[in-house]
Amino acid sequence: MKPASVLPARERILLRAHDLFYSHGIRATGIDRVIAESGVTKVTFYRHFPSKNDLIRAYLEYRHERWLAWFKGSIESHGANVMALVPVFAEWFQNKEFRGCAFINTVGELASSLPEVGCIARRHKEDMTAVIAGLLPESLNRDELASALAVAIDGAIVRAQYDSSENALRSLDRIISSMIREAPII
Amino acid sequence: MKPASVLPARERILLRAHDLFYSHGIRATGIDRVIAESGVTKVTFYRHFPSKNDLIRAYLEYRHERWLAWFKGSIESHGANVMALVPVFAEWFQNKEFRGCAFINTVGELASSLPEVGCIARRHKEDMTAVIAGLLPESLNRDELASALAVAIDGAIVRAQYDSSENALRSLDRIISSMIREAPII
DNA sequence: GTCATTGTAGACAAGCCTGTCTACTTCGTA
DNA sequence: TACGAAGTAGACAGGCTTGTCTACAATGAC
Repeated sequence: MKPASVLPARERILLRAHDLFYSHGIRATGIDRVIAESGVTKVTFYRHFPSKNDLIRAYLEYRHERWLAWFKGSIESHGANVMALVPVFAEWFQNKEFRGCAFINTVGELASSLPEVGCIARRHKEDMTAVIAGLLPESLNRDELASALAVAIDGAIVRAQYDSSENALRSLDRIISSMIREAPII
Repeated sequence: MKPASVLPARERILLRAHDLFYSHGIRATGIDRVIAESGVTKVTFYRHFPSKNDLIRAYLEYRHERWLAWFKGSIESHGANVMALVPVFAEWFQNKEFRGCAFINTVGELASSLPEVGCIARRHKEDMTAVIAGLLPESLNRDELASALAVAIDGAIVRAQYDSSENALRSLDRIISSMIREAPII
């Protein structure tokens, strides 16, 4: 019997795990469900991912690459300027699959039982911050400014999760405007 | 047999559930563990909280009151000025029990299976935002400024969860400084 | 042509999860 | 003094969890 789907087993598992983990949470998603919905058997699954923690790590790595690629692309398509950040995040927040930042959610859910997710989240945000720094003029405090913008963005992401995306974006816009208007003075 | 502890059963359960839910996460904490560690039996537990969801709701309500009382007190003790916010959150982040915002964490963990936590989180942040607004001079845009500060604070809270509290506080300080310096001009 | 890799189906173990149940005790108050 | 509220111990049900196991088939590289 051939597999009906086009993709090899590992990718089918990872894609399905991504959607389930991101939309329902990691602990809420049983391995059995990932296995059933990716059209694979237990042996095949456990040959690729010896434990659920291995799948979680692969999920976060995959998510990181996918999200960052989208982020860079969206920034380009909005003008590659620091003020592009607001429409970029508007695009994300309005996506019907939006459920916050996968890394922030995973830290909240698992940090106490799988401490390495803290490091993984930090690296993810470092890469996001580097992209933001690339939008700013070179100056003594460019990196610090990019870090502060990244913190504001984290705030807007979680705000959009439990409040309206409009409120989140309005606040983000105010913060970014304040900071870049003032930046050259310091 | 008398209960050895001083507190009535319901409060013992709630206190223990609070500590376990906040530090390990809600799904990671089984009812059996809450029952065992609060020194109560199953019947007693289920008489007070007919289901785990009832306990979760009570936990969030208790957390809200406790956190807000601490927040107001800490602001008073740091001068009741908008610049007091940085030392107030420094105090929290450096507490060894700190594990982020209980409401943000719960939204990330449960929003898809218990949607009402979104509303609960929003109300919590509304109350926090009202306290912040009380630190600002009355003006046309006071509420909007308070909302933006609340978003920045949310960002700093999650940042302190997976990065150093110093980085989180430095960014928060920069954002607050930018915004209040510019505020009177607008 | 041989052999490792990757795939198939599905039974099974052992433990943890929430929630129910019987049967008995202690206490405060009307 | 009678009664309801709140407490005790612990067995039990049924379902979901992760992970292992047997036994067999197709594929591709050397």
